[in-house]
Amino acid sequence: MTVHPAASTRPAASTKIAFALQRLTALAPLDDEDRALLRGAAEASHKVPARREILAQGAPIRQASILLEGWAYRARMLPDGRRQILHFLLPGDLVGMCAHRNPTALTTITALTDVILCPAPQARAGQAGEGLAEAYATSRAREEELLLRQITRLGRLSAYERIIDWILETGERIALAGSSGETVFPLPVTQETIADMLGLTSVHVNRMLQSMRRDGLLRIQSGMVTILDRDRCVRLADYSIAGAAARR
Amino acid sequence: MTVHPAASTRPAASTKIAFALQRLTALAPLDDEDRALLRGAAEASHKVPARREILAQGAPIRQASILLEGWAYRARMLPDGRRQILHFLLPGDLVGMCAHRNPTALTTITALTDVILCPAPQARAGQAGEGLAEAYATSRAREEELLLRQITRLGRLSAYERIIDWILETGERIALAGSSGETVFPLPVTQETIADMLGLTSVHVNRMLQSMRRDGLLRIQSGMVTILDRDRCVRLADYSIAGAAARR
DNA sequence: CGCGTTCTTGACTGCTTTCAAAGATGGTGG
DNA sequence: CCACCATCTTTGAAAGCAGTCAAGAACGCG
Repeated sequence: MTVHPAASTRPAASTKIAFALQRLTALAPLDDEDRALLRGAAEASHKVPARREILAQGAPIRQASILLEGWAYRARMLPDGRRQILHFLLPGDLVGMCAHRNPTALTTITALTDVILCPAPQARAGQAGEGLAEAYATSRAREEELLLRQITRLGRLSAYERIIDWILETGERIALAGSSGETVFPLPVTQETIADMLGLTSVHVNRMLQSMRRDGLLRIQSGMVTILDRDRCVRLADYSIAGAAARR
Repeated sequence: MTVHPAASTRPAASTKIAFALQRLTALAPLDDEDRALLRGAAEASHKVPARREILAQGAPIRQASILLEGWAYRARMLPDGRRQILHFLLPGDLVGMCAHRNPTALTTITALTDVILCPAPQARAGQAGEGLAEAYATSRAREEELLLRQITRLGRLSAYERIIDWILETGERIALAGSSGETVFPLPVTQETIADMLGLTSVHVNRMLQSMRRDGLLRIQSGMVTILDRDRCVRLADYSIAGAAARR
């Protein structure tokens, strides 16, 4: 199962970076040098099959990577088996980008679908790849924003609100990479995965999704989300976790 | 109300950095130069009274600061009044440390007690203050770890577990700055603040705290925590959110 | 000593989980 | 092309954890 079958039918390695490139370009302007660096790195890309760990908690981080294709998730396990997904990684996201020495992975990252990774080109301000360096920095800030939003979601939203808020957020993130629109997009996750992301049980996720379909808000079937009434969704959930300050 | 009355009775500005210095030293070795930079910065320290905003969401970040004394919290508000505290800031923590351009505060930071801040000395690898630079980087990593742990706490722990886990975490953080032990330490927060941190209501926090006292686990009275049975607390909650991987 | 905030308590509601089992779905091999 | 299997989704009933509302007690501050 490939998430982006359209891409996998194209032969050249260079096409594989399209989504990641668009995503990174959205974070910071990239010049030809930046793009060349990326294309070079993409030559060394490798594949990780679904369900396999990309990075194990506690393992030393050798080389930061860029996710070119597919979905992954970052999660923490409790000893009794409970699992909490911290956030999802989409094409263009960075894996194991870490500023300080002795970098050790704080959490496990696992491939959700088949995934293609490439090494993240070295880039520092003032040197080659300046645009990339800025994109990396912005990417980290976005990731922090995701974490903050996730905390607010889990701490203060109801199950219904959590799901809607998360779906909207995910749609926006996917649209940013250009692989699909934000009204209809792929969501290669089971209801149990959604539950582990949103601090719920799969049974309850199932019931909420049914309500949403009944309420004409959105529909999830065979790995595809269709947002039916975006305005109402935003009103219900975007409940402004992020938007509140921006709007006033 | 001052959190650390012992320190406030001492006259010299230099003594005020004691806790922050110990905290930063725990993160990375600091040489004389690093210490001198800090002492210099501490001369320019300023005070923020309890309840006042230190940094407003959306505001540009001009100058990163170090929290020298007192407690603060980082929070996000929903338009309907719900509030989620993301994490607390203790002496030695950094405020507004941000790597990318056009830095804008993602969240509001508010003084919980009277607080003393000083500008964070500029420091980069390879220049003066190399130790500080590393301490900053480690500090950011610790902050990320706090956020990840908070997500797991909110998503997968029961109210009872959340409180214990958070108390243990906070005790460890305070002990790191050396201002008190991790069995008995100040906790200058109301039960409502705890509720906003842990995604609960103040009523329920109250009931859980009573259970814990009855169960002989810990006691909170007049702003002081006393952990009565650390082992059992760890077993119940540390439930290894962080510790799981470390222990095996 | 008086007042506002914080803490406690009780009764009741309801969201979410739990447990269990019956459908659906999709991929695989015969 | 169909039977079969594993996984995922759906459903129901019952229990429980946490929230809500409201009011009284305690605390701390001026």
